[in-house]
Amino acid sequence: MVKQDQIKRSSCPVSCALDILGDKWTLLVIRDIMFMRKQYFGDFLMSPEKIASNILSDRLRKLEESNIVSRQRDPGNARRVIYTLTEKGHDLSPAILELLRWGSKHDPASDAQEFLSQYPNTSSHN
Amino acid sequence: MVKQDQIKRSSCPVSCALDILGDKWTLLVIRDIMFMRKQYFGDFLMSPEKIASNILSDRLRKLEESNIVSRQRDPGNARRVIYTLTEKGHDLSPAILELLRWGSKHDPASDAQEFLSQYPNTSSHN
DNA sequence: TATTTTAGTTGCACTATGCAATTAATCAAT
DNA sequence: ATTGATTAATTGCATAGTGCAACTAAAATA
Repeated sequence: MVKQDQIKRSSCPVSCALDILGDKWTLLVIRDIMFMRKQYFGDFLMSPEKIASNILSDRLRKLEESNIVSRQRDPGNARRVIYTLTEKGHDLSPAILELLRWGSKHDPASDAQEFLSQYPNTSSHN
Repeated sequence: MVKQDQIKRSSCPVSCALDILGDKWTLLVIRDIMFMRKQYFGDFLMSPEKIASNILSDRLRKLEESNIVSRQRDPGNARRVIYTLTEKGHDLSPAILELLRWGSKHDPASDAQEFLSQYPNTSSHN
């Protein structure tokens, strides 16, 4: 298990947000649930960034602890765990959309068109 | 020197943004320049989160390489280096403000009032 | 010339990440 | 009931990143 750092560096809300979200993977997991409609462990593993399963397991656990993601067994298949966003998690959509806008605008190697075309549906998330 | 990871994990604009911004310190440095009007190495060291000088040095170098921050010698004092935001850097203000809003709303230990009261002036940054 | 300021760098211990292999529980087919 | 596949992880280990304290080098100041 990856050690938890649950210390708050300061009272700044930006710093508090980054204490939870500030790494290369956490917001991608949230993106997958939010825009790609992914909800199973195996779905996240298949994303193009290729997260390692131990890192994914750690991030899902931390996100659950932070009340951003909620976890429940699939009623129809007890092997599966369904990960969904809480209201706190859904409320990250403006921030993620701003990162998407910024990345599209300033990173010539990013391909928003290609990526957005994979989005199943975003209408109920804004 | 901290090794560079200049590999792009995918063409997703969110992933591209996080390749540059996805850690606990980078966006705080940008916050300091953007809202706290900090521009000297020593100023960043004094922020309440207490960044280590080697990490700060590394992040400023990467931000310069990414064309988010620009670096120039102070004409009136050759010991000082002035760090400022490029247009690409300034364009992160909506994303940072969204993180601020989210942190304020959902993290009871964050204190936006206290923090915002330290902001010298934000009017020319939006 | 000596001291202080400023922006770093260095060395080292600690922590996080990436990868491959493995595990445990459940399901589906025989 | 037994076997094999699926799913969600965990484990071990090598590599990479971070945090801390001490140190350095250039420029300004007394």
